[in-house]
Amino acid sequence: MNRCYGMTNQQAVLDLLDIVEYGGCAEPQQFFALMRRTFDIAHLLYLEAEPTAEGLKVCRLHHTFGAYAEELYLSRGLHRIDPILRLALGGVRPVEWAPARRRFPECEPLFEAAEDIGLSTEGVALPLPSPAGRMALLAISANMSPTEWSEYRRCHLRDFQLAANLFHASMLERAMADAIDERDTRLTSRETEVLTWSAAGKSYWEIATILGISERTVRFFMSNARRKLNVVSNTQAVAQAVRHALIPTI
Amino acid sequence: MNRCYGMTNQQAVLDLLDIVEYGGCAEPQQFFALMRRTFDIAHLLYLEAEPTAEGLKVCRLHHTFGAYAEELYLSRGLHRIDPILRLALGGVRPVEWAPARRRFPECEPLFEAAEDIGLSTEGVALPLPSPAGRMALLAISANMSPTEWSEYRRCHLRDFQLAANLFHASMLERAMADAIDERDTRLTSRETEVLTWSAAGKSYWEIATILGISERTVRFFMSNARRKLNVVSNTQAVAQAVRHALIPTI
DNA sequence: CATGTAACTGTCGGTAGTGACAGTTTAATC
DNA sequence: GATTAAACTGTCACTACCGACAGTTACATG
Repeated sequence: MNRCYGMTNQQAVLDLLDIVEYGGCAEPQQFFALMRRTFDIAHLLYLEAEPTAEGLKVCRLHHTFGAYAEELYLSRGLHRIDPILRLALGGVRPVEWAPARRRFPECEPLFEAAEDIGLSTEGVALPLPSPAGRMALLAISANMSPTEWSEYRRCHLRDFQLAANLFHASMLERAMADAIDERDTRLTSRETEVLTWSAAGKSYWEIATILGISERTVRFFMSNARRKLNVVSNTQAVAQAVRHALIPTI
Repeated sequence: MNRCYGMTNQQAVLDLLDIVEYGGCAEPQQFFALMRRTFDIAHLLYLEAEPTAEGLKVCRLHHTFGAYAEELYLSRGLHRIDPILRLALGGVRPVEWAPARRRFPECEPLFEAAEDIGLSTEGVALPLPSPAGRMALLAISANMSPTEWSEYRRCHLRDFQLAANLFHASMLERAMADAIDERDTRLTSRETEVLTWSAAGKSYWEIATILGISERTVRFFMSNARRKLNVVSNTQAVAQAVRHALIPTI
């Protein structure tokens, strides 16, 4: 007896994973199309977000829903309160839609609104943490009964997880390549150094001594870093730098 | 033709994933034993590390190598220079051992030393980024020929990746539970608040206005936070807080 | 040779952060 | 009712930070 409901052909799955791993699917829409062709899923959504003092800032968003659904969702600020987003972006474990919905009965109107714009009730959100402290997720939804979904998910969660990780890696690599073009906002080696030492609690005078330069020069680099990061204090600059992994992580 | 060399029984794999997902394998050695029983792999290593001003600090280390191998590896400071660690802890893509070795011919003595202490030449390191900016990896090695490994890996990378993610989630959840016990070093809600606003570039006066308290009180909370985090400046405190995810990520 | 970028420096005046002094109030727990 | 933890406040003196002033030097690239 095959315990996996409607299990997708294994060879097709391995081929998909090969394609994604070797960068053959760097375009989000191309990746989404391949996923929908290979698996029995309805919609995908990739979201990259960044924490700010004001709340969650959406950095990157790709999905297979219509432009109308996106407009509705974002314009109502639903991304600021959606409990599935909060769970997925704050953890590392896959988040199931249906149990999450039951856990947050106070958000029922939100879930009903989501159904109106075409989101199904069965699905899973895979957290994709980046080294930078930035977070992303890939949400996968299917038009299945709870029983069907449960079996399907059991068979293919591993495929979803690996595909999500590899696609996320492609996205990050592209973002890194894009960042190289932004000459003005890229930190120089000295700017990175002074930020690193400042994050280690050193004062201007100490950093100057460590680097063997004048205190004024340390202030100069720090001030350039502040300007490039568009922040107002060293503290904010360091917070930004740590979050964006602009200062060495290893 | 089955293109997967020595493919492991699918049912056993799904059972393993179920066990790991539902927390039945929170003990590292238990998880490692189950992985070795299910897959045709030789050794596993789980490493959680934290970036510091001085370099990479190993926070958590579990593996199936002997105590002698660990002592040799750590005492020589190999974890500070191992290119596989650097690649895995700095990225999100699985790192293959053999290609990494070819990419870093200057590290050949290191790889030879690793072979001496029982590490095989075929394997993969799966990066496991945490929301905190802390990083972890699960390394899996097998005693196979390059061809065998290539086929085996193709079939089971998805299983390794999902198992690694779920095990990592268990580790993080346990670490979080442990942290709750450390009463003295836990930040209070006000301390967290002032750190958050400071990370957003606000001055004492601004934070006082935002929170509706006196400037002196903001200084009081900030000073308590500095003492608890064992740092000397607000900047260092914020860097620490961002790295340890002590201030809200969402 | 011109252009641009990064690294580097000095001084001044104002604002922000930091440590040490010495407290009060509120709420929960034993 | 005593104890503890957290939230809260005032003042003083010192140090650190930050913006704006106005530069020099070294090196690569067109």
